[in-house]
Amino acid sequence: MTASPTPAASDADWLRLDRQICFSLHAASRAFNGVYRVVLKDLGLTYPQYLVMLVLWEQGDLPVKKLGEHLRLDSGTLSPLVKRLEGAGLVRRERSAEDERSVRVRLTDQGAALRERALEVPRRIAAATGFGLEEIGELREHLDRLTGALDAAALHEAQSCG
Amino acid sequence: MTASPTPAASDADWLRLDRQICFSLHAASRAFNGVYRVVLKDLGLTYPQYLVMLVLWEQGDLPVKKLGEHLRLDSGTLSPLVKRLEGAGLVRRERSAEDERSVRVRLTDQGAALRERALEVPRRIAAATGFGLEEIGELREHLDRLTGALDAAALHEAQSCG
DNA sequence: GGCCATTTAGTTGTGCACAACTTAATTGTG
DNA sequence: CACAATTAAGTTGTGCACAACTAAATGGCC
Repeated sequence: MTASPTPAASDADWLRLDRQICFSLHAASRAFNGVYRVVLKDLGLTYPQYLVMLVLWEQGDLPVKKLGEHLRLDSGTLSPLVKRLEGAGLVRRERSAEDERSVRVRLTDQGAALRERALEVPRRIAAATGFGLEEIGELREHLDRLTGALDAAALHEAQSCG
Repeated sequence: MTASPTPAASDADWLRLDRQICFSLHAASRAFNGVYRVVLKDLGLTYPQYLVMLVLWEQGDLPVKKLGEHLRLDSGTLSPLVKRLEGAGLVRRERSAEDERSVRVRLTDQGAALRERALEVPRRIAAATGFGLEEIGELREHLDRLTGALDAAALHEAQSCG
């Protein structure tokens, strides 16, 4: 209302808007992280560790590589993270017999059992935010489009600005 | 389309949905970060450093405390970050004369001059994503509502689950 | 004035993200 | 078979986020 988006915005306007959108996404990500941090403390998991466990609960045991593809994380992030999960007794790492390069991440009984306690997490989050299924779906779609556009942009930047 | 959100979703459905929204926001944040990383490399700034500079360009020099309020970051994050900006010659830190506890972050000439080169950043980002002003504003509003809800939830969690 | 709670920065320790690199296993090719 | 290229995981180094803490300055209160 107060700030009408004129078609011909100045550079300064763009910079201000940039601050806003940058900040919004950054803040949203950290706020999200913060709420999960509280809820996940009971489970002894960090937010990224929870993401890994979600994938394992859904997909069964996977090599680190596949885990990374699901989460778009590389071994530099996953190796120590999975090692911490192993330290907590939630997963075990096993060298694949067929391909000795590959390490399969397998849920322990304890790790599999943790899923039961995790089932309440989404409801606690949803309840906390007051967002419904529709709104969550809508936001997700919005974010996925953004990510898709940004990924394509990243590729383009990498190619054109070598 | 394929996955119709039934009104009475099971715990497992919620967990799956949770994975999706968690992942979407996490991925969007990192994708955003990645595109900025490329664009900001020319300026010698990281993404959080860019956020600090945006605030300083917009607000003028500020004490660390105020900077933290604008960005929702505490001294644990800002102190070393600002020190790195000082190392790069973009800002200077000055103890306030009136209140010796306070440290004022002031742009150097070099830091102020960097704004000129930063003016092209938002356009490069916007062009890369293909998002228009409206869509950016819409997403921003969506994210801000989410952050607001999450912040309120964090407070509530902190109080109720002490 | 003396004392205590508050406020502002900064420090320390843990964990994540990512670039750049190393190591070891595998694959492809002559 | 030998050897180069590729692939998977791990390591190292830098920077950010945040909790918990310390140190110093300030303000309020008796």
